[in-house]
Amino acid sequence: MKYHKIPDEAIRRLPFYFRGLLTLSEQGRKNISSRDLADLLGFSHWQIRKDLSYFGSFGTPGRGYDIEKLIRQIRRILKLNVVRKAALVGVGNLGLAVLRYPGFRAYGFEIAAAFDNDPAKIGRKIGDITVEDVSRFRALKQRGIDFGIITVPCAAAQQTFDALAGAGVKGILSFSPCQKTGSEKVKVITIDIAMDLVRLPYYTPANRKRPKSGEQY
Amino acid sequence: MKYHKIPDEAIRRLPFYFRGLLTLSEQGRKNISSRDLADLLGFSHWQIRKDLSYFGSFGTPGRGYDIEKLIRQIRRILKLNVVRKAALVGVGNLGLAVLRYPGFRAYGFEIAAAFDNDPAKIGRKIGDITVEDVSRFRALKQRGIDFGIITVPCAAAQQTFDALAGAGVKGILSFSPCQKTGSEKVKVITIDIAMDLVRLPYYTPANRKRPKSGEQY
DNA sequence: TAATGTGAAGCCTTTCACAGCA
DNA sequence: TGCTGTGAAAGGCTTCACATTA
Repeated sequence: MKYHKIPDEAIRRLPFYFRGLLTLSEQGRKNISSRDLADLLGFSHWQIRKDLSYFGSFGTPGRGYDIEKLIRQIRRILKLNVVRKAALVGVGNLGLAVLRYPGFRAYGFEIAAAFDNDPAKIGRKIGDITVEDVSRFRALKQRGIDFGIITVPCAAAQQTFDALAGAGVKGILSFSPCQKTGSEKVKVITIDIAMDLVRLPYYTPANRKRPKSGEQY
Repeated sequence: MKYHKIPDEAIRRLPFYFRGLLTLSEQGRKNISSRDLADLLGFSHWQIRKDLSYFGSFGTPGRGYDIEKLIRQIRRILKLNVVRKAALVGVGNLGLAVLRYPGFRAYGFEIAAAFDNDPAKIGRKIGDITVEDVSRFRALKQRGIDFGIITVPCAAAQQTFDALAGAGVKGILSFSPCQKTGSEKVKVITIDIAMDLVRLPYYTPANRKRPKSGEQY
């Protein structure tokens, strides 16, 4: 393995491999070839091998990959070998949905705290965790929380971002498209549901019916 | 403008330009240069010009872009000049969050129907729309609904996908990571919240403490 | 034989530099 | 002069082909 700049795209795919391998492991399967894994997940086999090769040689020629071993390796690569804690800010519909989303734990992630600024919500229990006032942000570091999830309305997004960054989190997953300025030190991944939906029509074929003249398109 | 294959990445950026322009328009601004728009949105000015150039020449040298005109052009390119209707399937936490998410409408999108298979949910009103039984899928076409949004649990994802595709939708936004096999005719965009969160730790700097020799990484 | 790991080719996207227009 | 539109260069990612290894 020579030096390579590792493509972000490869990092984006690793969690998919990881999840597939976890499922196989649960089914009691011991090993798998890159081709079989690729077919299972909808990737190409050389893509999987190339992605893994950026980090080392984990397989056995002629036999494929040992599933448990590969799981451990990917967990290490993604730095998920320690339980990672995140704080969620904004316990609205979206926040609730994220809090109740299963499957963070399987990847070694724990949403360990939830914050809101609405007195009506503070103190409410959701599963294991109790909604806290945003003023308690400062203690995040001491509580071992390194990641933030922003699910507040647009207007509060920048403010929340600044507060989280100020509290020293290392990464933020934001569902708010409104925050603009970031910090160099904090990795931010943004998801905007509306933006994703909005580019669907572009990919749809033109109407099959004869387009009337005058019809926009 | 010569022939170019249009990068998917350009399509992914257009909604961002679009939203920025809408905001500027609301503020009463009439025109803007690619550089100013770029600074505002965090892109590079040549990126914006290049992306637009795939579709035509919309600006005026020396003066920049007429905001209203550019909004109309992008709306046309993204095929948003007609109100696009979508049906949401799965009225759980996430489904509710999406239904209540504001800002689809600004982009010319309308979530026009919601479906669930839970009798307890069917008939419930959320905003303007009433939750329907999934057996009513067949009528989607007649109701002018061309897009689907999947917010069902993993186990039901493939089934829901097949049903939507069978009902003739042209595109699907899926929040379920579990569906595997797609259809050639339907464009699918998938979002997996957990996967996005899970790759954050990778980007965090290594612990500040000196790495002991022998420590991986 | 069966499957990995990887250099190199090919393709796609971004960035650059500048001709040309208002 | 200021800014657009775009060919060309540079860069990054994917795909391929195959040497290599168990």
